[in-house]
Amino acid sequence: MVVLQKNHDCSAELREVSLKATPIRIGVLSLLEETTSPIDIATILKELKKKKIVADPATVFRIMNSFVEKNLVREIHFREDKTRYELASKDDHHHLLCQECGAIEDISDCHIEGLEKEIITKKHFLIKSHSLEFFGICKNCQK
Amino acid sequence: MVVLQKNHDCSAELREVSLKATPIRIGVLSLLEETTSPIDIATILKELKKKKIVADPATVFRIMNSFVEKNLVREIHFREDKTRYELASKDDHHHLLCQECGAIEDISDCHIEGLEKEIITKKHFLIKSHSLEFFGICKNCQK
DNA sequence: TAATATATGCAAGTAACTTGCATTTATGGT
DNA sequence: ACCATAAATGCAAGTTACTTGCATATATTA
Repeated sequence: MVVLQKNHDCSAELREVSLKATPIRIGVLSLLEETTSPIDIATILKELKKKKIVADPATVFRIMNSFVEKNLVREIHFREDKTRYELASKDDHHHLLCQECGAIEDISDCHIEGLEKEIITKKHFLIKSHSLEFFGICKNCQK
Repeated sequence: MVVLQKNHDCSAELREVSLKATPIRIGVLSLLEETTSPIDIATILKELKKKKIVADPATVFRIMNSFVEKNLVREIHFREDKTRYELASKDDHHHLLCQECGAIEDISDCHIEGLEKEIITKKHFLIKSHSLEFFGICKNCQK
């Protein structure tokens, strides 16, 4: 009898980019799939522990670096001293960061294609990626 | 005879925000006025030394924090582990960061007002500030 | 010019991240 | 199913950016 494995997709996804499908990597990748807002390494370690996956911080740092290199995830830098990560497969979208409660909301369809074209033609700069983040006060915290 | 002091403006600017006009602060502020692209603390320290101003890193960190608090400068976070600073008096503008040579070019007139309005009405998020950075290859490095 | 609030330097501390090396493990070939 | 091997992991030590506490020094104000 064949048992459908949880995270089967993750393993396949990992092998596709020639990374070994280890428990920690599968755990990180499926965690990112479950998570809506970009998370940092400390949070990743905590969430893994909840799933009974214990990992060394250094290992997760290395994993995240390899994921970035393989374009599985992208780095997000808010005005913090730590890096956050989210799945690169998510559409081009950006974030609203509440400076009061720390909530992170997504926004999509940022219409900066016009600006990008302008940059390409005027500055002859080849754009590989961009980051657009908004800082302010969320709906809840305005009350 | 009255000798016109260099950096007289900087001193005034500092007192306006009730910060004492010390040599290091004046040095940092006038350095930022001379500099076109956002700079980090290590660079600030080097440049100050050229001007015969020796300062402790901790002091400059504290100075930068107070400048940010007083809205004299703003923080810029590229995909680095360090913070850069630029004068807040500079117009709303953004940066093109070359991933090859590290050159930083400014762009102005980013037309994201439309997007901002959309965020305010749809998400009821009160925008205080935003950051928009482009990463890619500059004109020179494309050759 | 003296009083005082504030700035600075120094040293120690913290947090995020990296690196070297010995051990373990996933995987491809048999 | 097993073995060989390249790659992944854990641990410890190191690095870098940044912070903090405290004693000393200095800019401002009266």
